[in-house]
Amino acid sequence: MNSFDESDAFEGASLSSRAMAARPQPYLDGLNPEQRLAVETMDGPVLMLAGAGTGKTKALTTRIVHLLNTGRARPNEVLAVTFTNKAAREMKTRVGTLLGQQVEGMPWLGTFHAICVKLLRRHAELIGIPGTDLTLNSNFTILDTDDQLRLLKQLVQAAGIDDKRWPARQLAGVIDHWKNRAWTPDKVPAAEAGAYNGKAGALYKQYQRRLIELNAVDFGDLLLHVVTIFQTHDDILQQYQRWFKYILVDEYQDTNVAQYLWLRLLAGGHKNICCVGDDDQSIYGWRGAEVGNILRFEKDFPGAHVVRLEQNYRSTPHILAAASGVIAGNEGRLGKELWTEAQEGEKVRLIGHWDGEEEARWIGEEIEAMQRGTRGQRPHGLDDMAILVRASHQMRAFEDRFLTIGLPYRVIGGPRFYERMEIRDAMAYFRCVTSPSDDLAFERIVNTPKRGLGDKAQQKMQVTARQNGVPLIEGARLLLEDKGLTGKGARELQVLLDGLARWGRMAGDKSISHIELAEIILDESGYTEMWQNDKTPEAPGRLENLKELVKALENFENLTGFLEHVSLIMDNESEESGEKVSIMTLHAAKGLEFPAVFLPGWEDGLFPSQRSMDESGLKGVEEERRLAYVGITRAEEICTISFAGNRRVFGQWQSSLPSRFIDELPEDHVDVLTPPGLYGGGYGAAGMAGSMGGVQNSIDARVQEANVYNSPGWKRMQARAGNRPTSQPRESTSPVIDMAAASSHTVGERVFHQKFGYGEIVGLEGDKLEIAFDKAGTKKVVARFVTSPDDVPF
DNA sequence: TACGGCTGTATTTTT
DNA sequence: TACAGCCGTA
Repeated sequence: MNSFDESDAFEGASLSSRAMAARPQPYLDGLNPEQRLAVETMDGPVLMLAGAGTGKTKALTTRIVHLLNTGRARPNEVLAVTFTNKAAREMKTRVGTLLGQQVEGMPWLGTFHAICVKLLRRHAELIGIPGTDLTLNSNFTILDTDDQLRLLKQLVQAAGIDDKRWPARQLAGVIDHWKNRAWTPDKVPAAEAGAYNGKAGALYKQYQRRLIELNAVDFGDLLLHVVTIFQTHDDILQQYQRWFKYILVDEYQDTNVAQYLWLRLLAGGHKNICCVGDDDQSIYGWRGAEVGNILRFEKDFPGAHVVRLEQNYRSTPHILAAASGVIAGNEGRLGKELWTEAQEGEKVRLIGHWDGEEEARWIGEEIEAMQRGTRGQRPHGLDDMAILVRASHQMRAFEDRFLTIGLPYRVIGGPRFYERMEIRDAMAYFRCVTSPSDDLAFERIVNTPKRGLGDKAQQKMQVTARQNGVPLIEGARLLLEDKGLTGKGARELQVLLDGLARWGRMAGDKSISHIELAEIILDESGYTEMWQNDKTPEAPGRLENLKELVKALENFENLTGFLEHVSLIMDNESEESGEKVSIMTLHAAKGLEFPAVFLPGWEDGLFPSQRSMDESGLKGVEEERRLAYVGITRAEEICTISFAGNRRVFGQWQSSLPSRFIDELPEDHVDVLTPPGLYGGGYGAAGMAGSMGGVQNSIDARVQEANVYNSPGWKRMQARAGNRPTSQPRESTSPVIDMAAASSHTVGERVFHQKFGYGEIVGLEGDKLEIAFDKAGTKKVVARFVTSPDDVPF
């Protein structure tokens, strides 16, 4: 498997280049000049800066078609990567449509992860543990987050660490982070290895070793391992460099370091790489995405052609102007100005409410009015409307309200089908059958349903397995043989092991379809029965999901194929019927569009989120601002922004100020609405100031600022627009943004310490600081070991 | 082993 | 407030 044989290594060359060369190019006709340029500039590096709604997918798919049609590459020589399966699917379909034929051979169009699995299966044995002969095997399993966490927990406990104080979750986060940066255990900088109780570095190493012993990889490994192979085996890298004649990357602003390295390595030869993205829509910094990748593109690839797609086909001019106004507050942008030929339409609507409930009530009424078309607009169906929130807990107010008024809604996001407990359990059974050495799967199901095999019994199996150097299932069998387990548990375990063995034989029996087999497994194991006997309200739904799971098997040849697919695809394709308003987070809304969009909860602390600002300072605010930009640009015709003066947070009433982003909305494109029930004038009018006391006056002042556009804050903003971010520090915002100016620290300042994490300064003593750390308690540390949260290198 | 009450904590999420 | 994860008890 180590040697590289082109004849069988690459599947699917279904279109010969010669046959394609003379074809006409009608697909170019529908493109605007910029899109056309992006399609026709085929050689060398190209950066396609595609603003929201500018037809980026069209340009990208047409480019692929053009490459094929002009004979530059065969379908299997084009590497096209996306982040989500949805995007990959869409590209595949659209390429097929444009080409007017089914493209059998685009085996290298897929997500980063899917493509890496393919690559890694070919070269798995090159990944090993130094100093041992342990290596990965090409039939490795891909662990889901649950398995990963279970494994880490074992390691943490084995290391004698108190996993209450130091949750395995946190360690998982650290490791994930390192993998995103393409750091193998030996590459983790010493300064970072001390995270998590000082043991993260050592635990990471153990974890990687354990994974290989289990012949398993986690999601991060898929990229990390392939990058490692490319870095250490130049011959292999070169072969792929030659094979992939053209590389295309979607959502480039979302790439992390590992993905970036992966791309650079693969494009290193011919540099025919086309990256598509929008720096203004980079909203995944918190999970490792580096906006810097797209900002640096021209440096990374000297001589790159940069094409800007700026003609927007989605929104009205007012909406675009509002979005531009907000995003102008960010520094270091590549710069784009969206324009449109669309009718002027309505201004962005801004409205403030007394509290979150009123906001939900008002939006509910608005939606009903829009449905009827009584608001002067054309009537809109519920499918045309969406509510986009910053954090999922905000959804509750809307769900409550919509339930009481009987307005149909759907929540997008949330737990995915394949992440549900019953689905994971069922799949763990399948895994045990198809690969009897899958310890983690066995651990998951050994006592599900309850078989009287608790911690104690499981411990014994683990020990037996370790002592004999065999997988857990085998260990369990040995334990029974040696009579190390007795009574009910022993009998039940025997039944389970016999079952697994029997099902394993059936899997090899051609007369039984894998669908029947799946049903047999779920029945005979008692798993279905477990839910049938369960009287909680969720049980029927879970049984329903299990049925759906079995149905999904129809699309696959066998269980193994299905499991491989599922480990990479976590889609939620439940197509509910009927017109419904969509409720989702801003993150989930990226890439979508709706005629009418509601953006509630624009309050400082909620949006921009306090946590984001605390942890990432100015960078955090900028990412939040991009989120605002994404939100506004989802709207085609009507965009309604709102905020509430009071909100229940964790059961307590809190009052807050309108979001700083509201200050940044350009006056000319905003229409400030008066909430019903608050007669006596709009914002800033005496009536309202009178009706709201105390804290409300300050809200009022801010509202007036947003409304009248002549306040000092507003003028300051105008002066700085396009220059510096407008956000002025507020008392409520604790991070000290500029460390240069803060050579001496102050009490109350948020800081970051390499070892102890984030904390707040509670005392000063010469060059020492007393800091109350979020996680590590109060400690005295030397001042030079702490940095401002936004200086933290990750 | 299994359940109920207690405590601590509380973005954003794909693969 | 709400929920998950832990501990103590039956």
